[in-house]
Amino acid sequence: MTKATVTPPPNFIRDIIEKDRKEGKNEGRVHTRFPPEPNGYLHIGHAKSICLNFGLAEEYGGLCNLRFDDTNPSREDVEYVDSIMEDVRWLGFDWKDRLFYASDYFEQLYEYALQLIKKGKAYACDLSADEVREYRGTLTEPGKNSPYRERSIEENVDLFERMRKGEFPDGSRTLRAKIDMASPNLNMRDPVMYRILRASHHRTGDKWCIYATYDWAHGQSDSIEGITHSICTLEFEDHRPLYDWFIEQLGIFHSQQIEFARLNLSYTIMSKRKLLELVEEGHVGGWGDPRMPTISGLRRRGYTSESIRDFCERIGVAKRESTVDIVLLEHCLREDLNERAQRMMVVLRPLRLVIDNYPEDQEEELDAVNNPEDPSMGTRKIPFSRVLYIEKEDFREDPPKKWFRLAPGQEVRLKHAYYVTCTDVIKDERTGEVVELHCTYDPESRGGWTKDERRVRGTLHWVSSSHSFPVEVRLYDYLFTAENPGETEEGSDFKSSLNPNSLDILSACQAEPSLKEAEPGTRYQFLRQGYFCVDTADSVPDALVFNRTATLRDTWAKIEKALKMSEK
RNA sequence: UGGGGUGUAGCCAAGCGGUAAGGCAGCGGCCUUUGGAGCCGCCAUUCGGAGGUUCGAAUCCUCCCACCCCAGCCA
Repeated sequence: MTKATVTPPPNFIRDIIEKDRKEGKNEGRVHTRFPPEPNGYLHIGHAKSICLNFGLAEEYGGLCNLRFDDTNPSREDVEYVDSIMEDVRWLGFDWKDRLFYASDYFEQLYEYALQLIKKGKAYACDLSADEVREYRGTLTEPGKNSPYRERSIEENVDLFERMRKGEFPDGSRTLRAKIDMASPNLNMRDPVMYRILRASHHRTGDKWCIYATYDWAHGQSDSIEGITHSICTLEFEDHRPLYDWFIEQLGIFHSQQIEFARLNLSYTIMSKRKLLELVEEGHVGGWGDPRMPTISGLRRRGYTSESIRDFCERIGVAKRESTVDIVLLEHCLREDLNERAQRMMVVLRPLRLVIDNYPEDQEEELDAVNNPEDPSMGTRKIPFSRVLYIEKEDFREDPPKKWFRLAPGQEVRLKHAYYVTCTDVIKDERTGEVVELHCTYDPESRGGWTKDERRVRGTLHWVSSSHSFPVEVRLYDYLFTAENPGETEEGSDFKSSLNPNSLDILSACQAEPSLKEAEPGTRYQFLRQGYFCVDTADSVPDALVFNRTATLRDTWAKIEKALKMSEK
């Protein structure tokens, strides 16, 4: 059950940490943090970061903080704070008593800012947002100094204090670091440290009307918490000189910023902004829709936290931008659930099958193994009778080559039960659709074996029509049809590749009786179909709803495809 | 045309001067009361390209090419 703990694969961050420890940097401490902004739900890309930060801390006997980077109240909400904590916990990580908020440091940050002003390293600037942009210059041309750059320290202190007191309207002034308007790195061209913004903060309410920017808040927060290795994504690489500059000017504990490539997954998007758009425009049922790449979506879909952590381990950590094939995620899920999920029989698209030589009033109970991978999961009883349902797609009137399933005259095994041979096909007179099959069974084949050991290639799942009960099953497909939905042609947006068939609801499925007691969240393998879980939102005891987490690998589909190809 | 990064198989990814790990996908085969699972085998004469250094280069040097990020008072 428990996988052998293998040494995690090497990566460049581990190399850095090991070098630091060897050199005795930070007394050998490893202290990381996961710093989400509470402006959306966590997705699988965050899971990579969470596993990295908490994983590294654990591996080196260190600590990992959970810190909310809540410096922009206009986009943040406690709903997100709560969901983020729930998701990190669900993934199996524990920040213990180290829950922090950048907003915890607002006062300290303000004091730090005063220090910079007094050192002549920051100034109040009256330029408007548009003017700041103009003065910044371009990628190839240097910027020019703000006319307010040379204000006296006294004036800057006074103005900054009055900014805090709310004497100036929103956007009318900023506090800027005085660095170098000609720097080739735009982040060093007097970056804004504070903006005036009258927005109620989810934690500090209306106490503040000036808010620190990311650049000003992040590194200092890391320093305050004694973070040794501040791991973030690649787009912050050119912020690092600024990160270092602030810390060095202040002369405070120096955290080290390290950047890695964020996760991209095929057939989905990871941008919080775009995910929000899907939610707000109703393309999905919410952040936790089972088709979403969010942690809550994956959870509701039936993913296990173990499989997600395994996935994060397997994809590695590097600086190369990459898009991981989503089939690897599915593989991790299947590998986990194959060992743990109880098998059940559910017919998704029922076709009536009557066993003509089985007595009408007879029924019996057959033994079924709950999980062939794990005998300790025991067995259960399954009722059998004259009238059954099998899967529509398990019958072909004109079977192709290599067809092992049911066809006129062909014998198959009903899993755990008997061999049956198809003797007659009943069709709807008007549509020609096959509506009922007649078979005969071999009473000697009880349990699925005969003494003559004759070969029966096909094994079908089934339910007894008088014992089974109806359930709803939701089949999910990728949310997008494009492999890289984020990379769109000029003029079209990512929603143009939304998959219209990402959700298929089957409301007339028939389930074996043992499923009646299924609790929300429980995962099963429906034999020959895939992994399913009881929906946690919509399922009720008398009307069960199952989500398909993933299909089983379908070798027959490949064979049939190859057959069709060779015919052409 | 400024600065910062990155190029190893279809997709990830090790490799750190001694002759290309591993996983996923794919392809064969075995096995199978799930066309599932499992097992066995195959899958880079070559590391973005060209030169150079070296007995020896994916690893070091030079030049070139491609792609990504940066001009929010977002993070």
